[in-house]
Amino acid sequence: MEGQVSKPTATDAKAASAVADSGKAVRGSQSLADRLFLTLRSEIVEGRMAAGSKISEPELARRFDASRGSLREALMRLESLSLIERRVNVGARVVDLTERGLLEIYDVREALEGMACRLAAENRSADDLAELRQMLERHEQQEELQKGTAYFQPEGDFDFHFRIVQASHNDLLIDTLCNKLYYRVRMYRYQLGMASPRAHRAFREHSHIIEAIEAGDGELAEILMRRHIRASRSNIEKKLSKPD
Amino acid sequence: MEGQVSKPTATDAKAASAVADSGKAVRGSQSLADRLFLTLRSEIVEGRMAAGSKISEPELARRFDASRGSLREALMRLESLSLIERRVNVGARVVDLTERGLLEIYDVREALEGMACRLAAENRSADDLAELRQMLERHEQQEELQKGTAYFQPEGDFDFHFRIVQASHNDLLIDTLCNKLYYRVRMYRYQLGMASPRAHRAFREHSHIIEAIEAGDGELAEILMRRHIRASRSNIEKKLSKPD
DNA sequence: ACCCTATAAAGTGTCGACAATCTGAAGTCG
DNA sequence: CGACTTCAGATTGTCGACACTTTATAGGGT
Repeated sequence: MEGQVSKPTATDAKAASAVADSGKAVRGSQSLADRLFLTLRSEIVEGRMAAGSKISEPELARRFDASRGSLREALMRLESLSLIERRVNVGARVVDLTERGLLEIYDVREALEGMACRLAAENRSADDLAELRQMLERHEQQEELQKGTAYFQPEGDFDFHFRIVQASHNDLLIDTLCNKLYYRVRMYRYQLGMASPRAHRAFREHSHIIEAIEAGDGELAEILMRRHIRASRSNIEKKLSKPD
Repeated sequence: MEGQVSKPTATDAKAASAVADSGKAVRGSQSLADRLFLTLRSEIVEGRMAAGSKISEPELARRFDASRGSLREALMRLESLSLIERRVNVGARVVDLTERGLLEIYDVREALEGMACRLAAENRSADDLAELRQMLERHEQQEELQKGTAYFQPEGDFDFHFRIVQASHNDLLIDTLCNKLYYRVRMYRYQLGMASPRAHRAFREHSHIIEAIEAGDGELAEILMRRHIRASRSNIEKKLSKPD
């Protein structure tokens, strides 16, 4: 689970109360700045805050009915995720989406997820294997249902990569990918609409990777994952060169 | 402007003025929170703030003669570097140094710096090659001078890895390693005193890696870098198992 | 007409104070 | 004697106001 409770907000007023409420009534365990952070993160990732647009602290503070202080705390966390950029005495902007930035992410993912795969294979636990196998079967069913339809919205692909990384049991790796990099990946997917059209092929690749992990073959698992990601990268690259 | 010179606290007056001054006189381009961040980062990395110790916001604020707000901003940046940990309504602590944490870093570095090497070899520019070669020669001289003396304090090793990463020209990779991960690496080195004793051998490995990059052989460059880092990891692992 | 200067508006950085929460010690009850 | 409750102290989270910087606009000189 990913604890993303926020639903699409219709109006700004709703957004405000949604942020305010969820702390006092439901759970008092997170701070207001936390909730602002989560809300803004969704808004940026899903493109409701346009990439490259300027961010006005006073305006946002009013909109969410919070003080500028709390808002600033949220903004700084967004900055540490590289979802916004801040310049002293000038202000914050939502990051731009560039072709180069996207390709850079793929290179980093290739390195990190390749390593995650290796570690997952070397340190695999019974629980991990069970979960991975179970997930794969779920995806297979789903794929049979809607043949060719983009491997049921990139969610399936995300699920796969997410769980592999978890299985690495390397907290630094998990944090770097799942809590940081993946949000930018999502941002690109949402806004450039990169619904991986490699549906069937991606599923087969996923399947082979999990087999390698089950076999405890870290080297093979890493190679397969790196190929998988590089194939995805090439696919994107091709798509970007010719506009539709 | 920044009128906090008025009241120098007797104790820790040096630390306070050090932070306050560097903005007014030298360069007014960074905010107070920025300077607090830089100062605290050094204190933590170099161990003047003990690993695992609790951080009191009011106390630190007094010590640096700043408001709690500015201090909190600095703390949050430290948190995003994983140099401190914060829990809501409880406070912040300097992170603990654990054997596991150190080994996890090595796995991530192996993945990322391996990729950096590959990219450096594939996208190498004349400037990069010149700088790398120049650095190597500088290190060679230095090594001749003080034979066996730990490859002139790990700084040389750091220099090497730093420049390789720069040569990758992948901004995400550069940021992840140079602006984030390396500070924790430094923290471990300072405090666990991991002055790489692989002096001579490390230099030869560095040399071979640069040759591969010069030759444009990305695959080899990556393999050599990964071996280099893994060797360092094994060395640490050995050292940790038997205390001295 | 153009460019430079000066002023006004808006925005960011910083601060001190108040409210909500946690920590720890004293006290009470079983 | 130990465990639970209560209360005080201290710490964190949040807020609104002020000081300084940047940006936009209007004015004057060449």
